[in-house]
Amino acid sequence: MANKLVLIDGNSIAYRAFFALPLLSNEKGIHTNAIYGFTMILMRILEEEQPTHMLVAFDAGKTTFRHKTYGEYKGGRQKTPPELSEQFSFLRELLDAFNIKRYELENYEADDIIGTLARQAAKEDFEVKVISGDKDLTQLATEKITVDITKKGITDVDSYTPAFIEEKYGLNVNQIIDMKGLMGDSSDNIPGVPGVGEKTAIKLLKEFGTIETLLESIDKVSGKKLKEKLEENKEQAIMSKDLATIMTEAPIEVTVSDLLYEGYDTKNVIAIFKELSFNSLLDKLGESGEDVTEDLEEISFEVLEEIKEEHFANDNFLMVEVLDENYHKAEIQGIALVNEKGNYFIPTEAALKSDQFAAFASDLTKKKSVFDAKRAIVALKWQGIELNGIDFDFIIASYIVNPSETSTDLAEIARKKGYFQIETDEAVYGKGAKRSIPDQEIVAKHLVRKTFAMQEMKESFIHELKDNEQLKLFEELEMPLSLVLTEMEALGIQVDRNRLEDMGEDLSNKLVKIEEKIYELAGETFNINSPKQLGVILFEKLGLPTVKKTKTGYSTSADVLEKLAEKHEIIQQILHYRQLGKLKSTYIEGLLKVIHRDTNKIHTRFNQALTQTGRLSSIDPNLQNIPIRLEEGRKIREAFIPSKEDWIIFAADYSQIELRVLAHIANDEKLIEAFNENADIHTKTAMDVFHVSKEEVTSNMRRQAKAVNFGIVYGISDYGLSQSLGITRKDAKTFIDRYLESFPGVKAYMEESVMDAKDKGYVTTLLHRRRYLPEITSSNFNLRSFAERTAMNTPIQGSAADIIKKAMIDMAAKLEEENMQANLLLQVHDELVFEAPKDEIEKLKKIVPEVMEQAVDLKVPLKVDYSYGSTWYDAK
DNA sequence: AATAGTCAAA
DNA sequence: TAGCGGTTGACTATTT
Repeated sequence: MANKLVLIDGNSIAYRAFFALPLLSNEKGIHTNAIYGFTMILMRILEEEQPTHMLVAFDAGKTTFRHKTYGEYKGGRQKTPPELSEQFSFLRELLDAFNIKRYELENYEADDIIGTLARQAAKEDFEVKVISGDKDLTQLATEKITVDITKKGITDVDSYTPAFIEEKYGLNVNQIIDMKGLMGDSSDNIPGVPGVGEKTAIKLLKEFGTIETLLESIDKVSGKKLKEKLEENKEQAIMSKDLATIMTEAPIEVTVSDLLYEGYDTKNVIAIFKELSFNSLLDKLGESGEDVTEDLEEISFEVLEEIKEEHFANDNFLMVEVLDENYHKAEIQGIALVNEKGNYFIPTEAALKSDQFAAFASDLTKKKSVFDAKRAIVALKWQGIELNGIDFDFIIASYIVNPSETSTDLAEIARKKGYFQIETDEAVYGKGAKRSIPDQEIVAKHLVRKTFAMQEMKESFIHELKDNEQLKLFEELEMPLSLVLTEMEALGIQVDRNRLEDMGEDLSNKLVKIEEKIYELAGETFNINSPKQLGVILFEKLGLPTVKKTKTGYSTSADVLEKLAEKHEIIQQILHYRQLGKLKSTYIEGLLKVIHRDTNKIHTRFNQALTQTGRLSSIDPNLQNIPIRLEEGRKIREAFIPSKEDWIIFAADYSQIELRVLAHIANDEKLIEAFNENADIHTKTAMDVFHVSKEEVTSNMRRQAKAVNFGIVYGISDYGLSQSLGITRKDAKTFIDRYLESFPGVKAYMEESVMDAKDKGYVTTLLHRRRYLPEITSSNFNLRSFAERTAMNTPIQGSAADIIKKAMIDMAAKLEEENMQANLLLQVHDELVFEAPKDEIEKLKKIVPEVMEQAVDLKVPLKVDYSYGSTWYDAK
């Protein structure tokens, strides 16, 4: 079969695709329309042309040899839109995935590369196809070379052959450059001869052949004006022709034979399609993308029954496999180690009894990269092995680069990075009831694969962190924090089991009484906890008016019931029943269930890679939502006690940290002033919004101002504010507008933040945390509005999260430095909870506020309040 | 096993 | 013109 070379003008096709398609974007907010269009064209060509050789040529740099001839060449061109520029790096990745060669050459344009290669290939008897959106390329057409120029859309092309050109213009191919020289080209800023367009150019060339012969016999040109113009612009015409002429002898370093195209690797293509969210193209590949792991390459490894120093290196990739979601006191399935010495699987028993392994694990100078550092450290800690020297956690790196990546499976993260030699844990171990531990050999293979994948991905993550200016955030904030959190989780918090049980007993008695009362009022017994049954009783049997409906029936939520409280005695009882029921099931029984048998401690886990704002979350149990607002619930905190006698619980919280952060990043004079004066911020807000003096602020004004401030912190809408204040949406909107008029700096910040998100696709916090907001350009009002509020809110909440994280690290260091016994136990978003011996109280009173307030330096002071007592309840 | 409704916290 | 209207985790009931 004859050789066939396809040459694509990369920049030109990308431009065409970009302008032909609406702005699409993937979940990271990277625009993808140009890449998408390019891919469609690419796939069509591969199918229709079946090329044996292929190349995509790109323009390199800003200037070319043509600029020497004519400084204004391509002058006045609109800057490439940033939405397009950002797509080029992905385009290159895409071509690599397709195994298609790409090439660019300093000083030359894509045209010249294509021209040179096209001529070479034609000489070697190739059939050549050129694809571009730029008609200049048509000058290359010969019997061997066909030039496809895209028409309006992206799928339609005109195929320029010598015959087609003859028919279209009545000129031969060689005259294309003469035509261009006469006409000029506004897009390349080639001047040509003023007043000469396509029609005149063709007419002249038909008569005279070339520009040169035309200029020699200008006398014969008919038309006085035209003659004058030609006379005046002789040199310009020659130069224009020169500029338009494609260089077919560019000093390229590739030869036609280098361009061999042997098809693409579906796996790689699927990977990049997934990264770009090209779901329809994935379908086209005939792959749902699910079963791409069928034929994994074997990775050789050694099973180490005996571990020796020769197996350890200075840089290691380590996987401590713990299948139990809750890694406290959980079983370890095995350990994999990958480093320059080799790939190893270490059976758990072998590792646990090995002094050598323990020495390696605890050695700070033996650096380890892991997936889920807290899991590895805590699991080993429960087995008596100290794990130190972890300086890279992929779960955190992935989260920092993009917090919307919340996958806890290494395979999923690897696949997003285009690495496929790995299976998901679910595929290997099964899920739910079907979860089982396969033979050690299978576990070993899987672990080594996962560990090997880490090694393959590390560079790429570091590169990405650097590009995002997030390396510091990763190395100096999140990685050290994970170690602080590990200590907190492993230490746990002491709980007074008897206190909880007594409270539970008390609640049970109360609940029985309320239950009886409810049944009496309802005239029958039913399950009060069933919204469905309760709905029937309230809205059908008792005929109360329905306020709100849910998907499945009547809403019985607290805000609905509160509106009905006047109408029937039963409502109060139900609300009270709910309140106590919540305490009993979630807090009494829930907490009792997770108390560690032997120590009476609770070990929560902090999820460090989940929230979109950078906050932590707490699970199993959630210790960040222990009741406080209502006294009955607050009592639960009496059960949280110090772990030693004569110790106390010490709690410190930031006062108004989010609003202080707002004052700082918005640089709002009035807000800054309020905080510098240490004013009551809600009262101050009320004064400014209602234009009254401090004395004139009523409690209602302050309440409303507080609600607005709350809204700012949590990014609620006018609807949200109207709900919390019980006013109309319109009034709420007016209220917000007045707030923004009162704080012009805040208003400007809000607007800039949204603009910024639209412009860059993401927002950032004080310490460079990112959140991508692709939906900010959505035409869907809801999605867009949410993204806009998020753009305003995330830098505030996220920066506050950054600050307390920094404070935690500083605090841990300070306690160590001061040789104190106090322990950090919990973080509750703006609050740190410690336990400490009584005789450290005075010192804590000094250093805790000091460290927390100095965590970062803002334009306003940070303020920390603290308290302590014999239980968490008493630390108020 | 998954989903819906509810409610606790910052 | 509405649209839908902060997050996270855990519980119970209910459906699949």
